Amino acid sequence: MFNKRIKIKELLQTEVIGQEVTVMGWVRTFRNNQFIALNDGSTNNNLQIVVELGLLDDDTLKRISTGASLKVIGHAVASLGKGQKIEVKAKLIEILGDSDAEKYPLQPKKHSLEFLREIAHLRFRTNTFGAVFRVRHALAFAIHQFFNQKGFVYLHTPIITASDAEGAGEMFKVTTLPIDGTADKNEDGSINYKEDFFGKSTNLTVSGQLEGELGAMAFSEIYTFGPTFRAENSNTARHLAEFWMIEPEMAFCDIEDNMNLAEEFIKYLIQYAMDNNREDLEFLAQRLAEEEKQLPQDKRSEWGLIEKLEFVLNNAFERITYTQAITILLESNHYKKKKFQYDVQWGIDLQSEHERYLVEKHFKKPVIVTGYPAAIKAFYMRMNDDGKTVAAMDILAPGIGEIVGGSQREERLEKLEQRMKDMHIPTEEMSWYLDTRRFGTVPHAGFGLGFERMVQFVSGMTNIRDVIAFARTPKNCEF
RNA sequence: UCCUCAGUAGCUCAGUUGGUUAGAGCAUCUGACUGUUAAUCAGAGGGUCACUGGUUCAAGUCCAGUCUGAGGAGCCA
Repeated sequence: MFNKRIKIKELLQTEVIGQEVTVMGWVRTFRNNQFIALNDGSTNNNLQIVVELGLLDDDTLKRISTGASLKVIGHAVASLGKGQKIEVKAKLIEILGDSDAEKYPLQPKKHSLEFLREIAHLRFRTNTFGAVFRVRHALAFAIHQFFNQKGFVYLHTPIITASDAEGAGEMFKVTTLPIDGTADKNEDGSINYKEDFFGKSTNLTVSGQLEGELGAMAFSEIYTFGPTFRAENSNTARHLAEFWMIEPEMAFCDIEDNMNLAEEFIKYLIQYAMDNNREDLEFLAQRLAEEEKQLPQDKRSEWGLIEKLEFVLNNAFERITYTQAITILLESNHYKKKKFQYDVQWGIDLQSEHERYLVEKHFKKPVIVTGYPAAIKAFYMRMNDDGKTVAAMDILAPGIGEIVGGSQREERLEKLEQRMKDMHIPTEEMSWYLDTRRFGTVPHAGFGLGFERMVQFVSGMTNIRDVIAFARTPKNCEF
């Protein structure tokens, strides 16, 4: 009867002293042939199991090694030791699964994140990854709760798409055709996709936005939350080939409403984690502080993780236009001393160094930048009255960079068609998209939030590969 | 994809100007110890020096290429 067990989190929280309990979990350490630190993943805190002399024979004692799984029946008692309030005095210990200590890669010692990445199938059993993935779960749950409370419809947009017009990046091809060069070809030498599974060229989605807009034109407000794929050869601590994205899309909504929602959303997620994952966040804060001790003074952050999150919760995001951002950069001492690697002038796409200066040096808080030049933004963004800028907005977060990208969409058919023509996007194939503007078009807006970047921001993990269970990055697809 | 740095025991690292049998801490194993907190103490085992080729009497050490990882850049979320 496995369902009679009590989870360690519950046992440590509730007053069950004196009661007989059944617990199950994995051995973290076994000290003095007497004290087992048992963890079942419900909390970072271990339960201390006390094994009295003579309870087990020598053979069984030897099998209680790091990583082994146990079933323990015993009485919950107040602990005589200092590290914990409650412990379990074992009456029966059953070894559910042995773990050869010589071969088990997780040792009771500190491991580097790089090493743990290589054994990602076991790293959930560490304190750090236990905390990270409980926080990730909480954020995912909070996302649905936030939108559900607001009456948004959760729309599942397709993973496989034939649309190649998003322009959001390189795509992974989806095909059942042979890849050894024997696939049927057209007269011009190109591959004949009429013979392919879908009868046309298909890819993994790079964004659910265009389909999301279709939903918003009926439900008023929808959101998507699903995997997204980019075949970019990006080798950085903040890019993945497979990542999860949240994309709300709202009808009857302008850029101002869009910004308000995004800010409220981010704060809601942070607050949810603060309320529900306090212990995990405190552990992660401590871990981060220890890691930063190794860094030179100027690379350390001014605040701890908890203080950073509290500050974001308690302060309005700074809102500036692109034009104002350029002015701030041009007037900065940093610019005058020629410390920027890339030159600053109106019309450029802001470089990482520029974004970091604005967020980390100038404002020292999340910044929303709006009104980017039309030339550097996507075709669907709404043209402003000046004819030069579009109603785009990016939210830049300290330490992460761009965490949200969004815009008010161009709802005026003629302007949208003109823009597509200018940017050489075929309007015939996108007819389904343009139908939303033909039949009852309304002002609407939306944004995309990279889920892993949000988890990074809340957990303080510096490498995005450490906030997704099994990272897919260039030259890496294990597990 | 570009720039920089790195790859030595299970893990984290040291290894001098190229020169005898490649070291340490932790982990593991053996023993001791019954109120320990990543326990402690004593002892033991453990190496394709990333791979391929080259220079040399001699390569962990020098050179070239390849692979992998990290940091930064670009692209973006």
